[in-house]
Amino acid sequence: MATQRDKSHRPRRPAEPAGGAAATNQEISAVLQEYAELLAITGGQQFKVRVYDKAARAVGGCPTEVSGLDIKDLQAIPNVGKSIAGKISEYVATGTIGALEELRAKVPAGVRALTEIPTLGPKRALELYEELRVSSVAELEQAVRAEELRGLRGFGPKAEENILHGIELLKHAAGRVSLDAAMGLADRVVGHLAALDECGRCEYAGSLRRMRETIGDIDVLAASSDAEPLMDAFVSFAEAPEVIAHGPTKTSIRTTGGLQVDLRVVPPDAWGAALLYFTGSKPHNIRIREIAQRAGLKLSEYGLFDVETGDLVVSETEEDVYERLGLPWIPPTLREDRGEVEAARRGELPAVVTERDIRGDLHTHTNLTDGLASADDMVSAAASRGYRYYAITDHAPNLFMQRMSDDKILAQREQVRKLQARRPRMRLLHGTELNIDPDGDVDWPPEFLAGFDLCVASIHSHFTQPRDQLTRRLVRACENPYVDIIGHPTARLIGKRPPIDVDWDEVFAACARTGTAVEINSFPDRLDLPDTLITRARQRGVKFAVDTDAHAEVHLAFLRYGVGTAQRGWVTSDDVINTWPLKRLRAFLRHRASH
DNA sequence: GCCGTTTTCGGCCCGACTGTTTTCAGTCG
Repeated sequence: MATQRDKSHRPRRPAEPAGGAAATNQEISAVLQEYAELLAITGGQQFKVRVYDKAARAVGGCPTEVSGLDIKDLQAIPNVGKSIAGKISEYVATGTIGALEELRAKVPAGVRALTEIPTLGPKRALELYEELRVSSVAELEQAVRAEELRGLRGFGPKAEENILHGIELLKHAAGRVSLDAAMGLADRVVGHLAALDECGRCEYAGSLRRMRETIGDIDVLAASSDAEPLMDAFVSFAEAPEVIAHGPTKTSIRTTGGLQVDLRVVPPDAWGAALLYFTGSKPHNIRIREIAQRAGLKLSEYGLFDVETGDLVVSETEEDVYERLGLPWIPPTLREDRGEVEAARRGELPAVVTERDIRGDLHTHTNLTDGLASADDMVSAAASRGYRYYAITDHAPNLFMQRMSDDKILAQREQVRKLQARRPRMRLLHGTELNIDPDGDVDWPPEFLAGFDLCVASIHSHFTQPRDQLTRRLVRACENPYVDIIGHPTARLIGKRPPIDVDWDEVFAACARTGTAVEINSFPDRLDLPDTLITRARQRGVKFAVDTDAHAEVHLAFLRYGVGTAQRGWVTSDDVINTWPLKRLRAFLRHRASH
C-alpha cells in the first residue's frame, strides 16, 4: 500500500488528562496527525505539514512505547527532531500540546472532519468554512442541497456530486471503528479488569470476537461471584469519561474515542452460556435456541435449562452447551448463520486456518519504499514471530512516488542474501509488489521479473474503470506467469473507498486456472478480500495468501485480522499457501514461472 | 520541521488525474 493515511478510523479524541493511563503510540500518532491536518487547513508551510504527518506515522509504527522515552530517545524516531520531541513529551506530561490547542481554537473540529470526505482536502475545506461558514459534515450536506456551492469558484456540478457521494460513504461507517482500534481498546479494558483479584475469566465478546470488519461497540464479559469491584474498576477506567449505565450486572461507558463499551459480569458457572450469548451473532443464537427448544431445552445467557423441571443442564463452557445440543464447538468467526449450524450438525465444519498455522508473511515493505523500518529490522521482527519464511516485497517503479529503480531493488536483493546468511532458520524471499496498470501490465519485463522469488501484483490507481476493463485488467495480471499473488484485490479502504467493480467470478476462474493466489490482506482498513468474496473464491478452488502488507514491525501483528477474515470465509490451512512447508510453497511459486 | 559520504543550509516522493479552468489548483496515491 502507498502512504498510510487512515483518516476515517483514527480515534478522534480530546487529550487525556495527566495522571491517566500512559498515552499509547496510537494516541500520540493521532495527535500529531491532527496537528498536521490543522496546520494544512490553516495554511502552514507544506513541508512542515508533511514532517508532522511523517512523524505521526513513525510514532504509530514505533515498536516501543513512545510515552516512556526521554527527549533524546524520542529524537531517534525518524522525522522526530527537537521540536516534535518537545511536543510529544509535553503531551505525555500534560495531556495536551499548547500549540495544538492554539490551532484547535482557530478551526472548528467539524472543518477538519470535512477533509474526511474524499475529494475534499484542507484547502477546499477551509474555503467552504470561510465562504459559507460550513463547519460540519451535516452543514455541508445542507449547503450542497441548498445549492449554496453554486457561486463558489472551483466548485462545479461534479464537485457537488462527489461531496454527496463521499458523505454517503462516511455515513455508512459512522460510529464504527476499525477492528484494530476496537481490539486495542478491548485488550486494555480486559487487562484492566483481569488484574483484579475478584475477576475470574474475562474476555471480549460480540462482533469483535467474531472479527467483523468494523466494530460498533465492544462487549466485555467477566466471570465473578462479586461483581461490584469489577463495575467500580470499569467506570474508573482512564479512557472512560462518560458512564452511560451503572448497574449490578451491566455497566456501559463511552470512551474518549466515542466508542461504547458494555461490561457484563456473570457468575463463574454461567460463563459458557453467557459467552455464547454475548458473542452472537443474533441469527446464530436464534438457530441454536431453536435446536434447544426442539430438544425440550431452553437456552439463555444464564445457561441451558430443562423446560419441564427448570433445572440447569449445562452452562460452564461454550463446548458444554454446544455438545449438549449435539454440536461441536463452532469458532466465533463462523457464527453468522451462514450455514455453520447445518455444517456442524453434519459434522462438516471446516477446520479453519489459525494464526499458528501461518509459517510466513509474503507481502511486506521496508523503508526502501514507503515502509518505516529497515529490511534488517523487519526480518528480525519476523524471526521473533517464529516464521519459517518471510518475503520482502517493496513497491516497483511504476508507483512513481516510491522512487524505485532497477539498481535499488537489485542492491536490496544483495542485502537480503546477506541477511539470509545470518538467519539459517528462516528462509528469506526477495520479491516485489508490482503495480497493475490500466491495461493489466506490470512494471518490469519477464526477464527482470524472473529474478524475484515471488511477485505480488496490485491495483493502486484507476479504480473507476468500467467493470469489463477492470475485470480484463485483473485477468491479464493473473495470466502473467510471474505474478504469484494478486494483492488487496478489491482495493477498497473501509469507510473511505468502495471496492472496485469487477466480475469476480471471472477473475477467480482465472486465478484457479493459472494457479495465481489471491491475497487476504490483514491491514485493518483493507481486510481485502472481504469474507463474502473469499467464500466465492474458495468455492472455485482458488488458493489464498494471508499477508499483512506490513509497513512497520508492529504491523506484522495485524496478521490476526487477516486470519480472522479468512476464517469468516471458511478457509482451511490447506487453502492458504503461506501455511505450507517451504518446499511446497517454492513448488507453487516455481510452477507459476515455468508456464 | 527534519535531515545530511552533496551536513548547519537548502532541499524536502512526484506524477497523474479531476474538474474546472482557459492554463491550473487541489487531491490522491
